[in-house]
Order: sequence, then C-alpha cells, then structure tokens
Amino acid sequence: MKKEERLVKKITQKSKDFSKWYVEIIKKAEMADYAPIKGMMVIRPYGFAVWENLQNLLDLRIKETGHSNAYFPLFIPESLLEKEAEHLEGFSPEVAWVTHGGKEELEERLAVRPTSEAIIGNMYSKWIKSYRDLPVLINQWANIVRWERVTRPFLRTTEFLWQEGHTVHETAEEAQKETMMILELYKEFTESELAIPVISGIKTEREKFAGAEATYCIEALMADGKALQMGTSHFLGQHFSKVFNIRFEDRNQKLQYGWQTSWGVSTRLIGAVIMAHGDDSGLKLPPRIAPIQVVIVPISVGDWQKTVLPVATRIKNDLKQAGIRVKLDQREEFTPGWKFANWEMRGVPLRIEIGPRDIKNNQAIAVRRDTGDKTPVALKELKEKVSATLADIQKSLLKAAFKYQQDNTHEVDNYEEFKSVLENQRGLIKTFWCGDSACEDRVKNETMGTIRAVLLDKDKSGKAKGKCVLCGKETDKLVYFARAY
RNA sequence: CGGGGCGUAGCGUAGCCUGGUAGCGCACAGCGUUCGGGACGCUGGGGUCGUGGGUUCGAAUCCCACCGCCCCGACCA
Repeated sequence: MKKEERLVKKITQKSKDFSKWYVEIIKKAEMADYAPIKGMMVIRPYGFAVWENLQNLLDLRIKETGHSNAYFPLFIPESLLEKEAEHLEGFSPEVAWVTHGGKEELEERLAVRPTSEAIIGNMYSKWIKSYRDLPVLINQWANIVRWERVTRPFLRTTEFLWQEGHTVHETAEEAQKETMMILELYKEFTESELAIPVISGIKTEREKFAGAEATYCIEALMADGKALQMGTSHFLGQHFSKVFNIRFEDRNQKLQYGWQTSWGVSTRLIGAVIMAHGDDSGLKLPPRIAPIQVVIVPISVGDWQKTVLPVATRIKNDLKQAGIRVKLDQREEFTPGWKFANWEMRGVPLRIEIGPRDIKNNQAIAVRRDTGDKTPVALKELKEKVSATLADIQKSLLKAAFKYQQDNTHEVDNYEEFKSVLENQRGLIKTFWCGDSACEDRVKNETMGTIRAVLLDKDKSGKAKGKCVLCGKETDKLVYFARAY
C-alpha cells in the first residue's frame, strides 16, 4: 500500500497515461532532455551510456559477420539524391537542406543525409570494378536528420543516431542471404541484449523502404498495445546499382550490376527498452546494457564511515574486478530510502544494501529491480551470486516481455473480431491477408491498423493457407496487423 | 498540415473571469539533527509570467499575431 502511494506521488502511472509516463521517465532518469530546437533532444550521459553499451554489443556482431566500419559525408548533393526516383519521393518530404555556405548561396543544394544509400552508392561505383572487389561489406555509425512533424524522444526525433550497413554482392542470392542474415542478427541482438522479443517478416509494398526491392523488419509490441519497428534489413536488388552505376566484371568477363543490401537500427531501440520493461517506479534496464549493473547503497547510520563503508568499498572493488559495472553510492546528502527510489527510477538491475546489521552477519542484502525480491547473501558468495542474478534478471525480463507479447497476440479470422480487438485491446493481430493493397488500405482507414510484417514461410508453423480477413480470398499470406508508432 | 487543449522558477501549479506588490509544494544552497523504503528544523537563492505588438496611468490578467508543447487524425526509423 505504502509503496503504491509513493509511486503515485512521484510519477505518472504507466497504465494511466502511457505517453506522459514515457516522457517523465526519460526526464527523471536523466536519459535525455528536450533541446531548444523542435523535435531535437539531448541524449544525457546516462542515456548515452546505454547507447554506447548497445552500440558495442551490436558492433561486435556486425564485425564478427565480416563487416567493417567506415564513415561517409553528412551532406548529399541534390543531384545524387534525385537519381533513384522512388527513393527521392519517399524521403523528400523530410529532408533538411543546406542552401548557403556562410553568405554564399550554394550552386547545388545539399541534403543533410536522411539515409546514405545515395552517397555510398556514388562511392561504391568508383571502388567496385571486378567480382574480386566483392562483396563490399561496410557499416557506418552516423547521425541522420529527418524533418518529422510529430516527434518523441528516442522514438522519433529530427536527428537520431543509427547504424547503417551497405553491402554489395555478386549475385541476388548472396545479397538476399545477407539481408536475411542481418535480420536474424538483429532479432538475436534485440532478444538477447535488449530482452525484447520481436516478430519478424517482410513489409508490404505500402510499408517498404523507398527504393528497396524488399524490406524485412523486426517489430516489437509495446506496453500500450502498439507495435514499434525495431530494425529493418532491405534487399535493394539492383535499383541503386543501376542508377549509381555500380558495375563489375563477373567471373565470365561480363559486366554486371551489383546486388545490394542496406540495414539499420537506431537510437529508437532505447525508446523500446524504456517502454518494454519500465514500470511505475521507473526504468528497468536489462543488465547487458545497463550503465550501472549493481549499485551499492551503504546504510549510513552511526559511525558507518568506519564500519560499513570499508566493507562496501571492498565489495565494489571485488565486483569491478569481476567485470561488473558497479557503483557505490556513498553520498551523505541523501538517505538510503531516497537512494533506493532514485536508483530504481534509473533502472539499475540489482541493488546491494549493506548496513551495520549485515556487517555483523557477514552478509549484504541483494534487491532485484525486476521482481523487488530482497535476499540476504553471504559476503563471500556475493561475487558469484551477483553474476548469476544479473544473468537471471536478463532472462526474466525477456521472459516477461515474451509473455506479454504472447498474451497480446490475437489470432483472428473475421473482420468484426479484428476491429473489436484493435479497438479494445490493441496488440498484435495474426491473420491472413490476400495481398491486395485495397484490403490493406481499408484496414488502415477503418481501424488505423497496418500490416507490420508478412510472416516468412519458416515462421508459419503449419498454417499454410487461409482466408483474407477482409475479402475472404484464399491466400498463403499470414500477417501481423497492429497499430504502430 | 487539419481539430481540440495548454504555456507562470528545474518540475508541478495558484493567480487571469473582475488589470494595481507574482504565491505555494517539490527540487536547489548553507547550518544542525537524521539515515534499514523518497527525513526534519531554521535560513537563503532563483521569475524576460512562451515571444512580439496593441489597449491602458498601469498588463501574468484584456485584444491581435507568432512560436512551442500535449492529445486526436494524415505522414514516418
């Protein structure tokens, strides 16, 4: 009871006003703050540390699969951006343009990159001459600007950070294989590091990336029942290689256009982590990406500086040596109770309390952020217990998120039920769709639901055929509908 | 970009209708007592009342324009 009162007092409840909760958590946990420019935010040190952890973990995977990092220019000449018509049309409403250098008006406008296919394609055409130059497997970590009308911290900001892979291959099969490999890599990454389960599949024509042949995606279900696109992997075919003239002489001495892919995830993932795991007490960060995995709060009573603090310090050093990101909060201006609440707000996965009573018993109290469980742990076992508990928290966060996803995935076979689910419960709707964009548009107009992904064959698990939820036509397209961010 | 709502200290707000010294809580600073779930007392600092213009002797308050934010639609990682 007391606990609930406290929470109500401090932050908006997640269930009561999700949007407000989300923004409040971000500000109070010092993840980010609004900048004095519309739609732009400052990622504060705590939030940026999450990004750095996430980035490192993903970067490792990208490199393990044979890719190298590089960096391309922020500005893209208009003439380059114009080359792929569909691409330009898709992005032009949200491109920021540089028109002046100092006082001089530029002869050609420069786009602030909304994505880098164009500038990278331009460079690749210079570098690729032979099949021996392939595959080109390059990734870049960069900032992107898209002039969005509606923005939200992390989920959609005018400028955001991301990673974009751009590869070129000899054959369509190879490029397709790369596209799918990255899709799987993203899926594995979000599940094992962010503890967010995702659905994956292919986008419809309507939803695919401007200029791509096919867009594959991972999508996660958020706590308000809306779906969030977490990452995309595009099979670009030869669209860009044809317009940027990326040609090579193949093994039969014939000139061929390269087969390309591009793929990316962004700082949006941080927003997903906040929404997926957070609760009324604040953030819950998965241990794998938490800037602080363990916080030690000494109980500052009596001559604690002489009795408690040395033990707390020793614990800190032990854990640090074991490779755990640990912080000892020995500030005197705050009471233990305040610190408990504060670190919970910031989502630290595990707290260790140690006071005079514990010292006597040669123990400390370990408190889990995910469950709230308090367990006394013998000091000599602490290192092992902490490591094990962190691993368990990571697992249980994923498990809880997975359960939520399952509980909110509705298999539906008629449109009445479809509408009612989307209206009342939201969540993911798994159903058949004929493939006709007229049916897709009708759903969007009537329910605001969109097709998040068309399931790939391997994920269909037996359900090969069914009837379109709208028109009733026989189809093999099993899809997920949802309202989306 | 349409429809609605809101801008007063870092945050949450009172005051606006009926023009006349900007107030409160939290946070912040200092000192002291505290400290096992958001401590308490005393003292103190902090305000272009979103911005610009107008009306008026006088504007947070009335009028106009603009900007920003939130919600609901259209567009998107």
